[in-house]
Amino acid sequence: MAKKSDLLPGTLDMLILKTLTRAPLHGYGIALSIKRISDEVLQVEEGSLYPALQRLLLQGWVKAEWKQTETNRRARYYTLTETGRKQLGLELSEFDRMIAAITRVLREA
Amino acid sequence: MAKKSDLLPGTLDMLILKTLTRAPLHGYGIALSIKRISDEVLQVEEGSLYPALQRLLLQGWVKAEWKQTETNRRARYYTLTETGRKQLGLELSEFDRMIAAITRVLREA
DNA sequence: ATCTACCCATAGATAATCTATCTATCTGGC
DNA sequence: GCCAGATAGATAGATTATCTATGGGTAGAT
Repeated sequence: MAKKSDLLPGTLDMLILKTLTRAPLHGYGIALSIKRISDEVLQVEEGSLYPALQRLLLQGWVKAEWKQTETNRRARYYTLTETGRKQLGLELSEFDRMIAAITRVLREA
Repeated sequence: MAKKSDLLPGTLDMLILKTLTRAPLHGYGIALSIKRISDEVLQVEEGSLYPALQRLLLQGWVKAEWKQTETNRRARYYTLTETGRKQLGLELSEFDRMIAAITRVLREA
């Protein structure tokens, strides 16, 4: 059974970093944002999201801060760091390179 | 360490199936073809290639036949089956869908 | 003879994602 | 008052895919 994943593997960290360029967000908000902007195509499961955020924290690409949300809940807000921004740039250009290469193979009749 | 893979995970099977739409090829030839057409960007390691070919055989998406190469070696030639062709169609449209969705997220300033 | 390119394949490590599960609070409908 | 559903966080375990490393072997050129 062709098991379709909700994401293209290897792209989640990039998507999260990109999402955080607009504004700091908590995890749940990041998932909602990606889902909404992708027209519901990209579904970030919690079991993918939170481990990914831990990775990004460990790498120092984001930092986290506990705050109150507008709806008065406690939540952990993630902010892109300067090295995170650099990393995003690297990942974006590598992604472009890959997609261009894959497209060449797929177009070659 | 941002460990860059030689492939975008989740795309190898599709690349192999696509490569076989042109003509039956042996494993080594598939790897060379993908590498060449992608301008050396996509490097299919043997440890990725042969397990992938086993998967495709198991699924019935390709079939294999031992033959002699033009250079007089024995090699296993893989041919795309009819269900393999259908599968490729599915994977291509799913890939397009994913890329379009990711692009929306990455473009959203 | 030995080196390089050609060819197949598996084992084990690594990484990323998913499913499933758990905790907890807030809001709205009944 | 109570319950469902949305909001919010996190981890364990299974699954899958890739890479690294290794093994086997042949053909042709030097």
